[in-house]
Amino acid sequence: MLSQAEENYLKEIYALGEETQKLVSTNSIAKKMKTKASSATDMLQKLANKGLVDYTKYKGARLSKKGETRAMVIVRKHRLWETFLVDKLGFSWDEVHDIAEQLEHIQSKTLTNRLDAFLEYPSHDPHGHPIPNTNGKIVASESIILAELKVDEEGIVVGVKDASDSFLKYLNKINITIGDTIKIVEIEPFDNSVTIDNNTQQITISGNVAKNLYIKSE
Amino acid sequence: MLSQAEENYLKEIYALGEETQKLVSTNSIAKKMKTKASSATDMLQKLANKGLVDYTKYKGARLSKKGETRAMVIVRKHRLWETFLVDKLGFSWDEVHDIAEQLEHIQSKTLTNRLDAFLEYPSHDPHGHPIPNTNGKIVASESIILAELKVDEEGIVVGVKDASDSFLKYLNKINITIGDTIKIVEIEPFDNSVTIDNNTQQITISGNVAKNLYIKSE
DNA sequence: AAATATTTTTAGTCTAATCTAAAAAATAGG
DNA sequence: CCTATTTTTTAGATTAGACTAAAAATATTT
Ligand SMILES: [Mn+2]
Ligand SMILES: [Mn+2]
Ligand SMILES: [Mn+2]
Ligand SMILES: [Mn+2]
Repeated sequence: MLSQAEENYLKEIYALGEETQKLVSTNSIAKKMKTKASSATDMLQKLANKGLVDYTKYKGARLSKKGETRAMVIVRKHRLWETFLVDKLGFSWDEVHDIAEQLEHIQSKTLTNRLDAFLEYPSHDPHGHPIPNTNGKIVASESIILAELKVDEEGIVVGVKDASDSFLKYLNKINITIGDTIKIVEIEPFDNSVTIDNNTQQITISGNVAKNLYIKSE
Repeated sequence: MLSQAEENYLKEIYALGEETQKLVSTNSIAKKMKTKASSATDMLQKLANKGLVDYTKYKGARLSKKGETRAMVIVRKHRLWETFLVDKLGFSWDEVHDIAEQLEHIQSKTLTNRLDAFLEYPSHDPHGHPIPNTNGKIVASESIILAELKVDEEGIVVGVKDASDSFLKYLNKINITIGDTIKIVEIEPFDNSVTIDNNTQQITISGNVAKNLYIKSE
């Protein structure tokens, strides 16, 4: 059995690996975990000893097959619980992360699968992130980021890349949410800001925001 | 914030205190927690330092007002989650304890209260144990134990005192569950075993079993 | 390619929670 | 009421996970 600390590391190493596709650095892990680099090194050595990460001193780490399997279980639980909190208990998408951060460590396969059934096998969590199935498989989604759309193109918001509190609260403020249909009105080449129209309003968002919205083009 | 270990100790000290009404011994705590007496002593000292228990060396401990408040929150969460697992996810009453043992440590007042609302403010958990309200208050129930009934008296099973796996599984086997109406057919003075009739069957249970069933007499 | 800066690892310390072994206090039985 | 037994506490060790400071490796600049 893995400790909560080990599980949290595995999950973040997974997330960082997905983002960059290459070896994950000690520093990036430390930053994500809000610990010091020396602590991250300690943990990498431990996880390497347990065969959960492939790790070369000074070079970086990636999840082993075994580690990825474990990570996917945690991601699955995290996203199922987030879905539960929003769909059944009426939380909003910017309130659920910290609670799911705890709930993801509950150990009971049966519980996870019954929760899945209770939620009617959701494919995505409240942030539009795919929920791995019992076997840890994720159904590949064909979404792109909003920043890739051209003027006059249209698409539906299907998720956020950054699910941080501040970003979600910002989206709440400017009234953009999953399911919105968005049309590109103008792209400012100077700073890559994008003016969009979501039927009820026309607003301009920064290039950074445009890079953190997943869109399904029609 | 309390650690999971501290929370578990508080909860068990509460439970032992309820049973016996007097000071709780180091040994009894150690036994409940499945640790050694020396570990229990360490924890008692720590909890005493934090003002959560009143503890006198070699004499025993009881929860302070502050400690009881904390304990009640944990008991409330434990019982709400058990109710969730049975009512919403279809677990049976003998499967939920270990999972609730983990879920009771999730920190979020909002979550607890929304769960309570989602379950429609249950007054008792699947074992018939009262669920403390937001203020940690328990509504006193006027149930008695089956062993106190006399021949020909009748009552409804409203809960179990012992909620251990083995006892619950035994009750499943002999087909007794909460809500059953039971009539005392005979009491054997030699060993206090009791023959009961629950409408569908007539069976004899040991005195020990009779002491672990809560009954509401009509 | 040397010097400087950054990243990563190691060495050593700390705290929480556990354990074993031994000492101290309380209790029970003759 | 004294001795034997049981209970409880203390002392000292261990493990996980964090930290700081210093050393070692790697990367970046002149
Ligand atoms: Mn977590
Ligand atoms: Mn999410
Ligand atoms: Mn617990
Ligand atoms: Mn219960």
